[in-house]
Amino acid sequence: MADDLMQKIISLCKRRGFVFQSSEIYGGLKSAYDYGPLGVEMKRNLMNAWWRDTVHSREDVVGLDASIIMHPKVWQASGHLSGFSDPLVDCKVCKERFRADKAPAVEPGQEVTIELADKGRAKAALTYIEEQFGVTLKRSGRQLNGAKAGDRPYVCPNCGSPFMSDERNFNLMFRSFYGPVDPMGALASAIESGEFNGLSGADLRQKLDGFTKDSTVYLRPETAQAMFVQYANIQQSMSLKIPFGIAQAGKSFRNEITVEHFIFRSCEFEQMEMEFFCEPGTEDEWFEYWKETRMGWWKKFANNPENFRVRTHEASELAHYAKGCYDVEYRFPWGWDELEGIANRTDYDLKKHAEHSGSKIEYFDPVERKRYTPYVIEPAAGATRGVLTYLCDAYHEEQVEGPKGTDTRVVLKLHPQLAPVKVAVMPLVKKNGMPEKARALVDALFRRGINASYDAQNAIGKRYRRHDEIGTPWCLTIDGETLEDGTITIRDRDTMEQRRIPIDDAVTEIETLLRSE
RNA sequence: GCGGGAGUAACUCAGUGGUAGAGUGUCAGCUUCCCAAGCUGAAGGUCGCGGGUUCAAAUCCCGUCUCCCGCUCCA
Repeated sequence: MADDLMQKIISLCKRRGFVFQSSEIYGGLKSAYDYGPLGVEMKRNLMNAWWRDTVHSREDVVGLDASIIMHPKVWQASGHLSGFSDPLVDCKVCKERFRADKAPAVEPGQEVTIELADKGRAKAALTYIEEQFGVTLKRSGRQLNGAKAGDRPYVCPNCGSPFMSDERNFNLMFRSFYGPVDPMGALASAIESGEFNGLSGADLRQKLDGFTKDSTVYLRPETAQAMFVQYANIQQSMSLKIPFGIAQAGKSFRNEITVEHFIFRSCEFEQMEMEFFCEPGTEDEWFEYWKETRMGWWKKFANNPENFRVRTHEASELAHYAKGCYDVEYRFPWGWDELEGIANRTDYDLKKHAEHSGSKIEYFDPVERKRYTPYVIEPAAGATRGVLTYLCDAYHEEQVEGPKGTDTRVVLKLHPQLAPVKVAVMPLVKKNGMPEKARALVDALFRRGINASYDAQNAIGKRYRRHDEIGTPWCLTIDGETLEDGTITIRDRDTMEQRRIPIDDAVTEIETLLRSE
């Protein structure tokens, strides 16, 4: 059933215009998705709600919309260039891929034992090693003895084998070249003129880097850094007093080793981040405050708040910049997984940028007459993950009795603030001036900024079901009585109940409902 | 990256070497006064992509891309 749920959501997303695979007619691009007409509405609704609640409804947070491409030194200072670039190695015996710096250490030449999962694999490995490396080992059960460690000071963490591929650097940041001159031109000339003759290994690598390093730029792997880099400009231009926050929402890019779960982990994704600057010594209370605030925010739109929880990070899982971290997790169909991280980043980032840029990044408290580097609490949420979360939370099936027997009704119980279409207006039948009245009502709703939809296709029952499936909270129907007494019906998505209201009150009624939810 | 599964109409899927199908959906018209309605008609398919075998390939073989599940990895 749980596996089923993702299939159903993915299918509904495509069928109804929420999410399509990117470049589908060309075979699709891995991990890239497009938000269709309903998906873009839902994602914007979510991000607008975040902006409204994080920036517009408080005095102590301001916004920023920074460039996605920043000075490359930003990523050097933040630690992303080194920290996001790990030497990975593949074991040729058991196919394990691992980080060289985390593998078990051995002395060169030391005798090692290789242990496979079972006897069959051990036999196959024995033959493979003999054929590929010309080394004959002794097998005993699922163990192979007699292998010696090579030049590298580690073995495979899975099977203990010293037979592995070269170390390969995996840079998790997207790299590009700034400027219209393609560095490949100069590189090609250099190769033709023999500049690379005789070079190999690290020397070759360094020489190659020399041709691209002046124009190399990166797509940001997180939106956070711009808020540290622009901290001083923002604090001064807005005369902000600590504590205060800077918020930003937008795209980030990471070459994830593994992408998975539809839009959950993709290389291009959207974040909603806020950096809250506070006085050292007060960070713990703000850490708790933002944990509570953010958790409450997620639950506000949820049908099943019990599927949201906070998990405290163990010291061993903390990122290099963090002193503490809470994850807001949601129970996805595949299990609990991260939706937002609330981190205590200390003064790490500001100090690093001060150090690398040479500019002073501090705060002067005019009352206390003291100067310090602020501490930072960072609630960093996944906007695209939020979309998936609320799709999962809202998806609901129920059995209903109809004229042709039992039928399954699919309802997206989206919070009205998140629903792509707020209200559908429909003539019960296409005659007696009903379509005209319905269209006039849609116009009246449009004029108040409410995303309404006119629908006269098929029978009334199908229209209701269609709007249930895309999460439209209310349907307004013009019928015979409307022509006599000026009332229409308003139908509730979740209960399917209907009541009559005057058509002249319809717009105000919807506005009231949208505000009260 | 490894292992497993899958890719045929917008969706769900049938089709094991011989003329590409069903249900749902979509569109048009008629009908219909409230919950998958009825009737009539219509549109829609490079069978993921590329190559091979064959008189003949959705079907067999090879490669490749994409998605899903598990592991691994990752903030």
